[in-house]
Amino acid sequence: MAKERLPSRSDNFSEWYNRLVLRAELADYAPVRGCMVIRPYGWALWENIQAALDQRFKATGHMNAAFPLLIPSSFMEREREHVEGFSPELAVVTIGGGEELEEPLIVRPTSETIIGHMYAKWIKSYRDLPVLINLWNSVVRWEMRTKLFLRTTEFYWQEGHTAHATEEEGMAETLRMLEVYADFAENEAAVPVVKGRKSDSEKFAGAKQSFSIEAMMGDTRALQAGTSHNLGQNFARAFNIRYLDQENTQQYCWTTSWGLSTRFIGAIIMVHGDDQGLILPPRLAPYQAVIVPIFKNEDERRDVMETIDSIRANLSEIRVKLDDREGMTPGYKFNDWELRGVPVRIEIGPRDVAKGTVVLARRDQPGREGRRTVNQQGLASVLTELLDDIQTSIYQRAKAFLQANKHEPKDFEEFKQVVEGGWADVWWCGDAGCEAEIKQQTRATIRCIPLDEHSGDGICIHCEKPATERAIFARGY
RNA sequence: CGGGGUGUAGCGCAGACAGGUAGCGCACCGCGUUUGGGACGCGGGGGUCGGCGGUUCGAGUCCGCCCACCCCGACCA
Repeated sequence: MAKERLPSRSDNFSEWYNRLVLRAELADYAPVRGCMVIRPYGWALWENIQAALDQRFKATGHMNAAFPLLIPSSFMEREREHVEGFSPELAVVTIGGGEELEEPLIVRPTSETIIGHMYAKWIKSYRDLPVLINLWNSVVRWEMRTKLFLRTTEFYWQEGHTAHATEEEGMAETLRMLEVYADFAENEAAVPVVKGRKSDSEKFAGAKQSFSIEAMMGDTRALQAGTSHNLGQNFARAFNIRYLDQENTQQYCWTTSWGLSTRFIGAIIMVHGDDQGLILPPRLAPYQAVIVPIFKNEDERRDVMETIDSIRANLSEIRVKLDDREGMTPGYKFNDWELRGVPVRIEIGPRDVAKGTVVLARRDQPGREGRRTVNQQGLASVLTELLDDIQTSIYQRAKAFLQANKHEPKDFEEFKQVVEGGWADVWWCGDAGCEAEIKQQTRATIRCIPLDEHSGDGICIHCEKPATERAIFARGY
């Protein structure tokens, strides 16, 4: 078992991340370049993410469906920007059943095209609208450089695809789902985010407008944690998704798509983790509490286990793991579960059996101040409160970190300093050429143009031309 | 695709310069003692040395070619 310490975050953030993912048994490298295996502990986390999102999707009227992995390659060519954006990273199947295929098939990099094909078939009337479908699946993109969870050749996600009668409805859906993502991120994952619109150069290939939630990782780099696209009528025209309106005239639909992937697990790791390992938000943690029994002999073992049985009977509302592994010391288990980010540790030993107590240790507060002894009586409510408190605390901590590292530089010199170790919230002229120059000079890109920024005007941080919108620039993942 | 690095037991590495039939730590198995912050003793099991070819009586080691993976850049959820 892992005994060496992790590299520290300050020493080598990237290496800390890689080692942690492997050691915490979230994932492992697969035999194919850029691919990974998501192990049971990591998948359990994903399942909780899925549940939290799925419930929100259903509450906003969506239903799940399954679409095929393979798509005729000609579909990709129907939308100009889409084909340009995705062609370089497609995996293509050319042989099936030992025969060369008449038309090559692509392994879906995303499903807009096949969705478009099917929606064109299904939608005839304004009465058919809106269509609100979500897919839980995996997609393949032949990325040049991969990293566990953040960018792998194949990744799991959900992709929502909707069709609407009017532009307003399409826009409303786009923003509604952005809001769902933000709500999920902040309230379930305790990850504070900035909601905003993507610049034209950063938007999804084929979208009219893209929106994202952006999160700040522990090294201050930005991560796009979820996206929602207003596709306008681009795909509707490319795939002929039309309906007859009340006046009996043909209209093109307005469509949207939105996605959140297993990348979000990377965000949780990099936002909350510390040098001891993961710190998982209680609402998503596979195990919210782990019980570590302590005993010296068979008599003590029996008493401790009996006490644990009676305690667990009252904890059915909480996801509790009993670590009854033999042959390892409590100290080993303490470290092991800290590495794996379980929010609360419950220690139960002979002293606790005698006094009717347990020791609780919260993961987000290392050492003595996070540890206290409480009565076995009423443990469930104490634990529930504690988990809520941890959820709030780690959110507040991440929020404070984001605020402390988001700056408003006054000029471009200061801007260059800022984006070395933080985010820059600045006036931007809106010109793609200016944006490209900034990227080239600083490696910082526009993460988003925040939605809730104050209006007004100023001068562009780089070219100093008049500017009417503010943008967040940062180095991204 | 450019730059860097690494492939030897499940993991981390030594052995390579000076060729002679593979070793250390952790993990794993057994027994015993331990157990409130990463326990210890004794005994064990496990390796086509990334692949192919060459040199040689003999290659982990020397030569050639290839492959894979990781890290840093350009592309991206």
